[in-house]
This record gives sequence, structure tokens and C-alpha cells, in this order.
Amino acid sequence: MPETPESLIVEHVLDAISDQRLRAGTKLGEQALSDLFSCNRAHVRRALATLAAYQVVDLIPNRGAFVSTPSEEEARDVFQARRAIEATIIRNVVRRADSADLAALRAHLKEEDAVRKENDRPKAIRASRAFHMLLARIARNGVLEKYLSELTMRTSLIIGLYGSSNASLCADDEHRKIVDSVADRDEALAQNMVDSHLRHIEAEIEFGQERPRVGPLSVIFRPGGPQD
Amino acid sequence: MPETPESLIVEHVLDAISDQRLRAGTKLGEQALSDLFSCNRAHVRRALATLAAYQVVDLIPNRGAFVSTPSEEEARDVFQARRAIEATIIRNVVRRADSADLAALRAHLKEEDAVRKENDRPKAIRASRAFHMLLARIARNGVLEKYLSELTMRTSLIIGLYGSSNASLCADDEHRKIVDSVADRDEALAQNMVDSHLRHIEAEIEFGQERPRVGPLSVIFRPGGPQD
DNA sequence: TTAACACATATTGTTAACAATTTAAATGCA
DNA sequence: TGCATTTAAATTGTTAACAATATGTGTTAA
Repeated sequence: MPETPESLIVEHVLDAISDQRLRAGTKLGEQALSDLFSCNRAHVRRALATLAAYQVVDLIPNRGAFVSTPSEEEARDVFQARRAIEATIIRNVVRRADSADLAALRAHLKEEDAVRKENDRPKAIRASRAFHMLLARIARNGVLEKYLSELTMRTSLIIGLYGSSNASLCADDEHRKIVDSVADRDEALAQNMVDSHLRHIEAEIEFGQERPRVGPLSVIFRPGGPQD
Repeated sequence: MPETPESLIVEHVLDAISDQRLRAGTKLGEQALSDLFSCNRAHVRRALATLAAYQVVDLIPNRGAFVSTPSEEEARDVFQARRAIEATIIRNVVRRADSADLAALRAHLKEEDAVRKENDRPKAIRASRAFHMLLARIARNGVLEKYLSELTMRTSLIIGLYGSSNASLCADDEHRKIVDSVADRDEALAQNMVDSHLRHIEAEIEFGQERPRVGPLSVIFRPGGPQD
């Protein structure tokens, strides 16, 4: 595992976005980041270039870097792309999942149940994303896995921006039904479940009203964050 | 259009890769690039970070940047990802293409015919890639368009690496058949044509023997290259 | 009070110099 | 000649200083 300063920054920013600690529009100042991660600005700049390539950060000349704020159109594109990619992922999963993979899926469902009881929204979002990424890993296609990683990140931004005020953010038993259809090796059903699951998430988003902003970076990247 | 030095480098490298002027494994020295594009190394470094995020360049600490050499496994992942993404793209095209789009497609077929007569392999590769990217644009999904752009780039690397000695690199009338099915608004047929087209390309690749290396950067990025 | 202007501060952009590491060449030895 | 070691060159990594731009504050005038 390469733990260069820039990859560390990239990882932390991505984690913060997927947890919705970092919200759309937040400025990522070079000084602030180099202080927080105790490195020089050159590292920060490279990290920001990488994040911009991932499309989760906008780089505005002479103004700086900002967490990107996806438009409604972009949001719809993201969801269509997810349906395209996750359709193939779930097909691979049905065909390739071994007993260890199925056990991991079951374990994850349990984990999600536990998290749900805590009523910790960021934690729930993270767990929900982890489910989709677990499927991607089981599908054993690195390209699709990376793209889905980016898309789930952007989904977090979208949901953080536009709401989904309805608390049911990854409708509970839908994940369970997906796992069941995988266990049954029912390819058509599994694909159907995933597709409608994604459509449900998209349907709950309330475009139109945006949500407010957020605090300073120092509280977002508090010590003891992910993989520290 | 932002023409910062780094985006200029990124564009030129991507063009060179998609034309197969830049082959897998080629070293991209910082000095060499900063000389060629007459800018300082800081710009080069940011450009390389971006290219690494696109997965067409590998960054090796203390060693430098190299055009990535996809493994056979990675190649198969790329092609599966292309099938997933282009399936949705062609569906959008069938539904959304207006008469102007159809005219553009027809014009492109003519262009490809003309190019084929010249027996200029790099030009043919470029034209073939352009066809797929034209479909992506007509599909009107920016996310899928960007991903396909990356994947076609990597496809160029793969074909350059492993051969496809058979000269029929984008089998001529297959593109024409795709356009015909789009014009007929035959969604199922169009999807079938695209899927089998991609499978044909993949089938012609000869994994096992790799192709040799390449000359210096100065001849690859000769003045008067793309969009100069 | 509001608006426009000027100034001060902070942030990003650029460049150069130096350190650390790797690569290539040269030397010496069996 | 063949191979290991040493030396030199080239390349990447790091840092700091300075320039250009943007942001924020305070003052003045209508």
C-alpha cells in the first residue's frame, strides 16, 4: 500500500465525501490541507489534481479547489451510469460468488442491521455504500470496481446536496433481497432487484431545493478519522 | 476551453496514446515533457497525476511515469466494462438520436471509408475510436462519455501491446450495420450489433506475445500534432 | 444607509535551488 | 571476457521564496 502524502489526502477526502462530512461546494484550501496533513503544498496540489480527475473536485483557476456540486442533469447521468455498471457487476456476482463471498454478503447485511439501530446517518450511508462496493469486489472486475467507487462517491454528494429527506436511504430489505437472489443464482431476478433498487434511491431525491453549507475543514478531518 | 499547460500535456499524451504513437511502457520523463511543451516541471507533474488518475499512466516512486501496460486480465476487464457502458450508450442513441445525429453518423461512415483506402493504420485507429466516441456524444450522458473515452484509450494501448495482427481493426461494415439499426430504431438489434462488435475486437487480440518498444518522445510529439 | 473605491490580507501560481535516489558508465579484479 | 564495485551523471523529490490574483475590510461620498 502506497502511503505517500498525496494518496493519504486523496483517501481522506474521498472518505469524508462518502461519509457526507464534506459537502458539495466546500472549499479545499491548499494551506488548510497542507496544515492538516502536515505536508507541503506541492503534495496538496497533486492530490487535488487527482481528485479533480475523479470528478469529485472542481479546480477553478486562481480561485482554488472546491468539492464539486453536481447538477440535476449530472445526477441523472450518474444514476444511469450506475445502473449500467451495476447490472454487469451483479451478473458477475451471480456467476462468480463462492461460499466465502456469500458469507461476506450475509455478514454485511447483519452489520447494516446493527448500524440501522444506532440512527447514525453518516454511518448508515457509509455502510450502504460499502454494500455496493462489496458486490463490486466480488464481481472481480477492477475497472468496474473503480468506476463504481467514483460513482458512489458522487452519489453521496448528490444525496447530501438535494436531500432524500426520507430517511430510508438504502431501503433496508432491498439489499437483503439482492443477496437472496444471488444465493439462488437467479440472474434475471438479481439484475431486476439491483436496477429497481437504484431507481428507488434516485426517485427519493428531491431536486429543486438545495441544502445549506458546512463548517471548517478542521472539524471535518478530525484526528482519528479513517485508517489513521 | 481551458488551455493551461497541464491540460495541453494531458490532451497531447491522450491523443498520442489513442493514435498508438505512444506505446505501453514508454517512459514519460519530466524534463523531456517540460522541454517539449516548454513549461516547468510543476505543470508536468500535475499533468502526470491526472493521467495516472485516468489509469493510462503508472507513477512509480523515484522512478518516474510510464505509459501503463495493461495485463491480459485488465484487458478483459476493460472490454467487459466497454460492453456494459456501450450497451447503455447505444440504447440512448436509438432513443435520442435526431436527424442531425444520424447525418453525423452517416458522414462519419463515409470518412472511415475514405481513411480505409489510405492504408494509414494510426489514422484508421483514430477514426474507429472516433466512431465510438461519436455514439457516446449522441447518447448525451457525460459520465458514460468520459468513461468510454478512458476505455477506448486503454483499448488502444491493449491493441498496440498484444497485436490484433489481423488488419481488420474495426471491422468495416460492422459500424455501418450499427448505424443502420439505429436509423431503424431497432433497439435490440443495435445492442446486439454493438455487443458482438466489441466481442469481435476482443477476439482478434493475441495475448501471449507482446510487441516491441518505441522511439524517443521528441519524434512522437512532433510539432504540428493534434489541435496545434 | 448604501455604494464605490482604496488598501490590506490571504490565497493561488510560478520559479529556482537543493537534496535524495536511481541509472549509467567506468574502473578494477578474478 | 565476465562480473562486481565505485564513481559520475541524470532524474525525481522537496522546499522555500517571490509574483500575481483574489478576497475582505474600512473609508469616503452621495
